[in-house]
Amino acid sequence: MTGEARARFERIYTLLRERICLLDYPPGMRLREEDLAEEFDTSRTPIRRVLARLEDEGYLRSVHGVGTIVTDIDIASLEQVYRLRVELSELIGKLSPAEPDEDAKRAFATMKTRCEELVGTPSQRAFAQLNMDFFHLLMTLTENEPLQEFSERLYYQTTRIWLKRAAGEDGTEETLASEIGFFLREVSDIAAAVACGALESVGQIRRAHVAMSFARLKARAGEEVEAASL
Amino acid sequence: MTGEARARFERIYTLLRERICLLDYPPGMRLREEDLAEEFDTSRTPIRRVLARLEDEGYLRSVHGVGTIVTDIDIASLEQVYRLRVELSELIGKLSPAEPDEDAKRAFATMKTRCEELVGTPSQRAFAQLNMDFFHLLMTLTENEPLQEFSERLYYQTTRIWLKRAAGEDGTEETLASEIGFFLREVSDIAAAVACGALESVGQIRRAHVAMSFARLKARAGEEVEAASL
DNA sequence: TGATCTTGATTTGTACACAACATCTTTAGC
DNA sequence: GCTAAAGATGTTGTGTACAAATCAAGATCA
Repeated sequence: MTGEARARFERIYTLLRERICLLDYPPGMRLREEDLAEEFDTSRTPIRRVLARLEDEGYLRSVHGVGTIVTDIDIASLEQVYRLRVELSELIGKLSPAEPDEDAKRAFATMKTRCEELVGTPSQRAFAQLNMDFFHLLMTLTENEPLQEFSERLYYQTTRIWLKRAAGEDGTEETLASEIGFFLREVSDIAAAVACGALESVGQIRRAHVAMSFARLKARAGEEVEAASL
Repeated sequence: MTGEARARFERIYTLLRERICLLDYPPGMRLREEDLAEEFDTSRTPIRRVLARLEDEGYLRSVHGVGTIVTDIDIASLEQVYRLRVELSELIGKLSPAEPDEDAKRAFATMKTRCEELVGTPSQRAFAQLNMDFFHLLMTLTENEPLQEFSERLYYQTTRIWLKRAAGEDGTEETLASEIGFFLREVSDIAAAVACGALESVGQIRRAHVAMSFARLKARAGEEVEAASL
């Protein structure tokens, strides 16, 4: 696969992954190859190439005669993913850190501004988008490509579930506002560390926040279980 | 993909990856979809599904109108892969370590025996196979599936190149014997650590040996450059 | 002779028809 | 009325013909 075909593949792949991770395609949803083929004005063949990759990466599950279903993950396997994500987070500052230039520093400052605005007008979708943009900005701080690739996998796998629960149906507004608050602190701390070029600190701050974010998730899950057993 | 189709996919995928990593398919070699289809008694379609995954994982590169080529990797990108591999190696003992039972301990002892036998009758292929088997045995020491998956990716990507250079055309016998010696020490140390249930130590020993193995690789590469510039 | 174009062979990429499989609906039998 | 078998419908998996692209060899012309 090369040239034009590759470009189209990347385009569709990125878009579908984003839809899955922003929960436009919620867990359990059934996708139809033919519908996607029509949407992207092609045949099933290139679509299947994309779906195959999304299946290999664990976002989808194709079942013969039934359909292609968006996966969910239980809290147990999520914990494994999170543990590894915590460890990899710290490596951003240790493996081939890329000294940020003035543009990069400005980008982090902009992130902080966007985040402050979000506190005033909370929105689940805007939060999800900002969170994702911030992740990609963070990834520019390392030049280690395998680390980037694996971090991306872990990020997308955890985030979609985290979004579902952190800003899901139950404690919606309260929880969302609280999580945006935590996120603002993370962005502020990291922007400050970037501003003075302390990349190792960036990794440690990120690690701490990823770990805390999972701890809050587990705590809320525990509350729900308690509530359900009453 | 499910059931019988899945099983065949896994079979072909595993086999082709092994061929690539044991250098039966050396870097630069061109594979033909139709030949593979014939070998596995099927059509191009299921073969393409396998090749697509191998391409996504970086082992192959399909070029329209040319063929499907086994990739090589330069020492620069290999260094990035190795750095990350060093870090992940240590995590075996830290993330969901699986307390080894008696069978597992015996398996490590057997590895040591196989390794000692190999010292007497050195063979590049037997060494490669043993190295691979040992890796898979190590992976049983953690229950963290994402860690297993990523470690596997990094292992296969580095090992095939390492094999090529560590026991390649130039310093063949001498280098091979030397590397087998180092490997015996690693297996002995790790078997001892496993025997007393010190999984954290297993991770640290493994980390050290992976790092040293790459250091030797770089040193040899440096010598070659020197020799070539004379 | 040398450079450029043309043609043919080879190989991956795409489209589509059909097979295999799963699920829901209908109907036959009692 | 209920159960189970048969059929209809819908979806992914496979096979195959053809399109698009690359490369090499040979022809053509300066």
